Amino acid sequence: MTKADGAQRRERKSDKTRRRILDAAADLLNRKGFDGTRVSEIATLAELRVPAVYYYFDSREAILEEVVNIGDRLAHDNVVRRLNELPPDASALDRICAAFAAHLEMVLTESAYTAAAMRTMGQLPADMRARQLERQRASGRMWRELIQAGVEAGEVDPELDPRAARMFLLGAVNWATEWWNPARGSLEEILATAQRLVRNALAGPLARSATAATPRAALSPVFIPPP
Amino acid sequence: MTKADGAQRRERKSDKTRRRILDAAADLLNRKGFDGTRVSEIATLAELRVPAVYYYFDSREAILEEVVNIGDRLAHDNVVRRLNELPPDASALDRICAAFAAHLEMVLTESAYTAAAMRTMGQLPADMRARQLERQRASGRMWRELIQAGVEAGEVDPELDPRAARMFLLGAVNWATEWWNPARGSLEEILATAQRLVRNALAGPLARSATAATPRAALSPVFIPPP
DNA sequence: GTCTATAGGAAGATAGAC
DNA sequence: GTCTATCTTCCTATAGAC
Repeated sequence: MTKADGAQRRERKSDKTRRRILDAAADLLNRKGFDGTRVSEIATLAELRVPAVYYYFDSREAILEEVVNIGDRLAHDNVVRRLNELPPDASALDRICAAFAAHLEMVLTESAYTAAAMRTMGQLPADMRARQLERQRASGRMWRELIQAGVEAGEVDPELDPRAARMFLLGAVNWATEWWNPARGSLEEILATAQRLVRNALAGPLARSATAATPRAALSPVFIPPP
Repeated sequence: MTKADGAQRRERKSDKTRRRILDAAADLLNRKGFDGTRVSEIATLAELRVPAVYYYFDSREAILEEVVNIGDRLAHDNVVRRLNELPPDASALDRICAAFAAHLEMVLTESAYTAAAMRTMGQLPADMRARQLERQRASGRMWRELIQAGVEAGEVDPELDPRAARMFLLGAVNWATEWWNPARGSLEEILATAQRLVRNALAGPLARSATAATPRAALSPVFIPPP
């Protein structure tokens, strides 16, 4: 076992506690919003008293900012990873659909952190919001370029405003936490619907051939978590 | 001037103050969320002291519930009104697009109340949320029937799950307050993009003829407020 | 109808024992 | 590392004068 392995695999008890606090905060951010998330509730959920929380974090805002930060990064990294998994001959539209599906998946099941980051965006205090926008620069560029590639390839309806279309579709997936219920349909189903909807929305009347609207098997929406 | 006119036109001073309080609360709900909206801030925005607010409302929650209630009703009524304005030969897809555009318009400009109602949905306390769901029943049915009519008319991609598609698209328009900036594009532009996107998304590969994806002039996205 | 003053409680944060 | 006890601030809501 390498030293790096030891440091990463076996989380110290201290790291575990810290993580429980962040998990609790992410959960509460989703249910109560930014201002509704209380340190006392975080402590209760993490099975601690309030002062123990302040041993790990300087302030309430520091906890919440770290949650948002992690959530944004998880979403970005997952989208990048899924894009890299695509076969080299994937079309521009294939890449766009895979990106939205990867983002949606993170929001819905893999990460309460990502859902929290998306849902509290508009509620952050000014300074936190500014830092978040700064961090999100790379993601913003990535999404812009994905859509732009589709336009240049002639696969995206040229009558659509690219920015508005991108934001509408991101909104559609970010909002999904409000209504998605795993009991009413599997993750695979919802991801398939999302991909179909995104493909239709962006291709528009260009999607004349039957194959253009049907993703290939290689673009499976199923998420395979890393070991 | 009819007596009804007199009652509606000339709002009593008392009604005006009450309205200022609700306006302030709607604005704050959008910016701060449910838990972040303070009575003291409502009072300041309404140019009052806190006790004056409690002269008009029994509690903080009573103010916020009325805002949400009004917001939901405004959205519903506006969608119904716009549907009634459509020419009788409008297609099922025309009706769906007009409905989403009417909802988006309310969310973006005509009503801070509607935006507040949509954005705070997930943050309401259990009892308020239950009452809101009860009130939203009629709206839910209306949206379901709109999409269903499209499916039955063969104008909606049959491979889409109707419920998921409806919720994704409502999410897309509800989320628009997070990013839409009037300085970057007019209301007419954003409504046109939304209609195009909704039409594409739902029609999918069925939208093979050029006309199918181009709304007619009769379906102007411009909102004309009542006198 | 609107105000000043204030009760009563809950929240964020810290001191200091263990 | 985690706790009990406590400080300070801010919030909702009310009492009562004008």
